Amino acid sequence: MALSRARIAETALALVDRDGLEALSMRKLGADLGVEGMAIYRYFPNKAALLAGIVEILLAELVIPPPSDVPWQRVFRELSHAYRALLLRHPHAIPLLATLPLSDPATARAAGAVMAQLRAAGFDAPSALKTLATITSYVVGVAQWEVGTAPFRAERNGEPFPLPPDADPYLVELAPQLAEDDCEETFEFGLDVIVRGLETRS
Amino acid sequence: MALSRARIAETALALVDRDGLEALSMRKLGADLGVEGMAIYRYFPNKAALLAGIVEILLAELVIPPPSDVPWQRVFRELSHAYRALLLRHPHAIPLLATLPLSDPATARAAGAVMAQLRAAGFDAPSALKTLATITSYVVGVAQWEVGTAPFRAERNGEPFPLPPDADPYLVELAPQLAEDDCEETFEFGLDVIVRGLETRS
DNA sequence: ACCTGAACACCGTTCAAGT
DNA sequence: ACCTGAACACCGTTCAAGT
Repeated sequence: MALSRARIAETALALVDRDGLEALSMRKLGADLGVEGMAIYRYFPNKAALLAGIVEILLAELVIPPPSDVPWQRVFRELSHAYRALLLRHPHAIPLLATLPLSDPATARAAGAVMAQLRAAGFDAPSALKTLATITSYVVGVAQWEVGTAPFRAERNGEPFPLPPDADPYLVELAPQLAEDDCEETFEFGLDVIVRGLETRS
Repeated sequence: MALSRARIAETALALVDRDGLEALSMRKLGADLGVEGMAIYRYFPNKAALLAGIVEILLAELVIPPPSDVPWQRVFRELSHAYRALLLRHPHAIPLLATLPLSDPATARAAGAVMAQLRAAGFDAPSALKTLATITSYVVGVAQWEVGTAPFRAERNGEPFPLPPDADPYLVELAPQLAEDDCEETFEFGLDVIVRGLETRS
């Protein structure tokens, strides 16, 4: 298999999905490609460019339908769930998606498609952009917290959540709830809050 | 000045604030302390423990007043602004605050204090926890995006925002708005949405 | 044109040795 | 008790050399 930008970036994403973002080094990626790590510099000027290549692949996974006459609330919810699902499919790559500048072509493409949806739903341009920023921040924030704290929620098998000994009574009261895997419910709660808040916009 | 856990963690935070999170290495921190890097291992078992020490200092900066009879909307807004201000005072440390498990004592303390506020305002326990998760995710998500994309927004002096050539017309239309530093306004927009959404909770 | 090997300036971490 | 020096197994990146 010949080396190419696409194959390198795809192999890099597979490595990140498998071993985590910190495990991605030019040398290890070279090994996965059957080549010395330094060969990658023929295709990417540095590691930052390689990470941008990974982001491009990830955002391409996000299929955003063209505007239709479906109620905007439903479109808004579906797009939020689609983005959340993308993040949870690639938990180790979430930090790469937490700071996406609109100057990046792949980001601008996805943002433009969502803007088209919101504007078709009656949002004016400034509100649509701020709505996009709000929901994106929320979805990324939840996913990052959820994935980062997963080791503390995992595998308790009925044992209580390990709160510190001097924890607030309000938290102790919720220890059983904390032990369960109710991230999806928590996400839905916040999504409902945001949709209702947008419905009552002036 | 003798070495101590507190002095090491404070010096580490100062280094991160000055040079960024990636610049924090045991060797450079040692240099700032006037000592060889390896000496730090007498006080922290590894780098992860050192980062936890930094988090502890940061969360201690967050003063959360006891419950009062102020309307919960105002308390909610003030706590959100206080947390946002903390993040913007330490922009390079934001990734450390993006994944805070409640098993961490400093986190549990801050979370407990906020829970007390929300419960005094009439939220039941499960709702208070999910509300805390929602607002935290939003505040961290916005701050992280804002800081991470700051280089692309900075110092344009009237030049248009550098959108990619094939950008969506809906984005091109907003280029002037993108060039301005309206992050505060965007944050406020999302905060209003969330507060309104919480007001209409069932 | 494409890849390799050696080199440089870094990492986190361990551990025997110094004081 | 507290810090140092050397060592190990890693990093990203450059560049002359090979094919």
